[in-house]
Amino acid sequence: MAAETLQSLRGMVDLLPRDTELWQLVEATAREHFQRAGVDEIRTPLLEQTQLFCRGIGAATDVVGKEMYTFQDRGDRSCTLRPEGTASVVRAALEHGLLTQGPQRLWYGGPMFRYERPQAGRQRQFHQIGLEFLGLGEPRSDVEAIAIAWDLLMDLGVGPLALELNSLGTAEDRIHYRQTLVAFLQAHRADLDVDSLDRLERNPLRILDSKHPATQALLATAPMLSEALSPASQDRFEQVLDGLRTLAIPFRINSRLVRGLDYYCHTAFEITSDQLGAQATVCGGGRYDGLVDQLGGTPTPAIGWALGLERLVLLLAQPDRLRPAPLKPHLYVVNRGAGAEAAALVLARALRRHGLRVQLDPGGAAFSKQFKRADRSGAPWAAVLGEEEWSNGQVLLKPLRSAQSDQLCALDDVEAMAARLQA
RNA sequence: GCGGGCGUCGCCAAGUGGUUAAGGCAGCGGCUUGUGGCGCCGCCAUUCGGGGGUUCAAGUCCCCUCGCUCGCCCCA
Repeated sequence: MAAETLQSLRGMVDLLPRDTELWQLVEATAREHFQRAGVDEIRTPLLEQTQLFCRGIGAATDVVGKEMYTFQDRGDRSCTLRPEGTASVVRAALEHGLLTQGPQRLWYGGPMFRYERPQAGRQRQFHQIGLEFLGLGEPRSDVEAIAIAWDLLMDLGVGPLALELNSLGTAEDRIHYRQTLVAFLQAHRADLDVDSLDRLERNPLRILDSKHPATQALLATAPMLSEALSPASQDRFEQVLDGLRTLAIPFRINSRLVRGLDYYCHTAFEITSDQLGAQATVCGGGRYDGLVDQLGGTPTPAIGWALGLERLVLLLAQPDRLRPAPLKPHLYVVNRGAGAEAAALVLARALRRHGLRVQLDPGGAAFSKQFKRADRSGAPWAAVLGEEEWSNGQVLLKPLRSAQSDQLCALDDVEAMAARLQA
């Protein structure tokens, strides 16, 4: 009687061998771009004190308010599976005094957890690769951060993509703007949708990127954030835009763009694709000069972004795109007979040590069966090691996809065999 | 969390209340136990995501549940 089969948890997805190829491509490309740009990797725990995210992301945000996987551990500590990477990176940098050693250019990658309703491009466990520049406050570091993301995405060939950006100004700018905006919206309460009414109390700036038509119409007449920015903030934003123009990175200003997390200031940006349906954001980020301070460090400017890997892979997997060819073995080892099978095991290991991809037939089966498998493996060569070869201390190399003739090699001359197979 | 759609073999997929659940791909075995690719033959869902119910009869109708999906929401 077979036991009942189990399923993975809702929103938790298995990546099978046919998927991991694309993931590895994305990861390798990202790693390469970070290395070129002098950005070092940091790895932090998946589990953190709940406090970190409440303080870092903002208690009023949806992420903290209703999307966290939080539980008490056996020591009765409140723990949370990280819903994003920035807070952890900043925590780690502070904990280990990294910021006393000058600016840090860091990247991270890995799973994040948010308890949301799953949808295409949105899962409960999802993966991000992110970049954080800590201690870099110049507008040109905004430009550089954005350029790294843009170039990485272009290199992957997931276009066409759109870069949108906005400036949220300084905390002071936003306090002033928030007052005028709330005053305006209060006067038009009747025209607001329910969600926006709710946000009016908790997080009024987020109303700006509401998709509700009536709310959008109302916002067209609302005071603009860009007009509320101080001259210094406006100038700073201009410098960022100039930098992007210098690098010929196309962008669009979106004055409604307000990032979801509390810690953003000045530059906020998003890179979106029109191929992804509702979850269109592939990369999002911005400046967060207040966060280090908020997490107990000395005030330190910072900017960062995160890429959603599932969404990226979704774009790469579009049917019209080329998939990377699956990696095939160089050699398939056909083997039969007790002595030969033992020798085949030794041979496979020796050739692997020379860097060859070698697939060893499980053995025992008829030669015809083994050749069938050799053919299907896609290997260009088969090595035949049966009783006869074994007793002569030889192995037969047989080309499977070319007209070359078979060649007998000495079993102990791995060097020569490897050279022949790599030719 | 709210609303709509969907759920038949590892993958694609027929089937719209009535005897035994098509077919294709993949897989496995054989023709061919020292030689593959092609071909031919055979095997591969007592069961239609799961559980109840209606009916003489249900993959087909109803309810619940799980999952996926689209939109809202959120965001990477």
